[in-house]
Amino acid sequence: MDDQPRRLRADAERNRQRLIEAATDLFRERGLEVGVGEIAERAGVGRGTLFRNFPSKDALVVAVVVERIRESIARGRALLAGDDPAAGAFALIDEALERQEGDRALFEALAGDWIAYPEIREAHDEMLGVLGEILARAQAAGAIRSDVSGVDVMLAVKGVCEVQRLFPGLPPDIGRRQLELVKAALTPHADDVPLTGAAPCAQDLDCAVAARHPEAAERALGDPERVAG
Amino acid sequence: MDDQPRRLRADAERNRQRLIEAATDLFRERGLEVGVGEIAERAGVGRGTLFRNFPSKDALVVAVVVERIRESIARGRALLAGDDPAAGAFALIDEALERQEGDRALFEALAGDWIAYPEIREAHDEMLGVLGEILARAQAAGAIRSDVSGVDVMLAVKGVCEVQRLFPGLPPDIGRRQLELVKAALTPHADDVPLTGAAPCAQDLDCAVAARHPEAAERALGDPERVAG
DNA sequence: ACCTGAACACCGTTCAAGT
DNA sequence: ACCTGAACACCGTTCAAGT
Repeated sequence: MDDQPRRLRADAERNRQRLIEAATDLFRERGLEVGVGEIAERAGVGRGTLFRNFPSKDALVVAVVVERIRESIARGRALLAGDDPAAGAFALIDEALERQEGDRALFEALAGDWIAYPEIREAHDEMLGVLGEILARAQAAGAIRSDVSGVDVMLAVKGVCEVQRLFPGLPPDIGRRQLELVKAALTPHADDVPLTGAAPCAQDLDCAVAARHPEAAERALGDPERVAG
Repeated sequence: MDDQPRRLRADAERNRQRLIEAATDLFRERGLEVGVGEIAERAGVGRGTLFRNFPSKDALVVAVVVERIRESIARGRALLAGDDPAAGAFALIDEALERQEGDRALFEALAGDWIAYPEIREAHDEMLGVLGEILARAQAAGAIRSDVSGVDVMLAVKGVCEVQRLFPGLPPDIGRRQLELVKAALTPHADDVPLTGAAPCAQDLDCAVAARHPEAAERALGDPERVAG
């Protein structure tokens, strides 16, 4: 009943930390495909210890990646606190791309089915909230067309990121051009054709994900053997 | 020295055909993750027969998918032959999305590392050529801003497709909105901020792919045991 | 309580034995 | 020449045996 994660024994806590560090480094450099064996080895523990601390490899990935997403959220809040919402919105868009260029793990985990995991989805939603707020202010200032939602913008940026992932060796200019096109699309013009359909909200994303990934996510991330001590 | 693929024995040819049919159906419905065992079973042959006709599972995927890309190319040429290049360009963009919604295999194969395979890259490049031509005419007609290239457009559409892949349960409106934003970005305005950097060309994509996937593609797709009879 | 590494299940792929 | 399915290699995961 108490949600507090039970205190781990000192050596266990240290192993857990080492595993996260090893995984963070390996994932950032070589992507999420590195095997559990190598991670355990780099952390100086046995395979089994990895699975004692994390119920699956995916759980370890999630633990590593959520941390990086939170860094992005913090940066978003900083921009939100600034006094130029229009510039802040565009900066947030630009930085989303940069951030992923330096970390293959973040790159890969923001794609594919990873979003089915509740932890990632929550971090994702939180990021979306910040984006929505900063967007609303930019729209109020007339810097962004009024019929786009935060989800529209996030999806557009996500598209650019995905393209970067597809063509990893592409000259960096091209990603920038893609973002410039996104910004051109967001800029209001007198002759804008209004977008059709309802503006998507965060809930649409959640529903979309939940509908397709029944409960696989829950299964893989259920607590490891945290029996009472 | 003769590039003609040697004539297969009648039963072998039939098995090959059955394998492609089985794989096409299974891949379209359930994606590229279906196992070789199931494909062989559905085709009514042993596992080994699959690998006699295709050097790897990937080779089978490529054979299936290239066929679908060629269908898109044919459609592009039809639009190119039409008399309204501006409408044709936008139609090509719209249809790219629709086409992938009905075929998970096409969906998945146009993403990720699949483009490293020469066969897919070539089909891809051919598609790009058609897009480039139709785009040039639309630009000459003043319907699309003049500083975007065919690759810019293709990448933008690819981004939308990727987002669809990430959120498979998303209401279809949203994909349409994304495309509307792409089209808004392509529409010329007096106050357009010129895109920075050089317009990317098809070669940039090829270089990008080749640089990152050394020769893995060649290895997996080398001819199966086609010794002289 | 926790750690370890041998053992297991599940893929794609190979190959010796058949026709 | 071609087919077959048992066997192999390579992952993630489990668990009996240790401390």
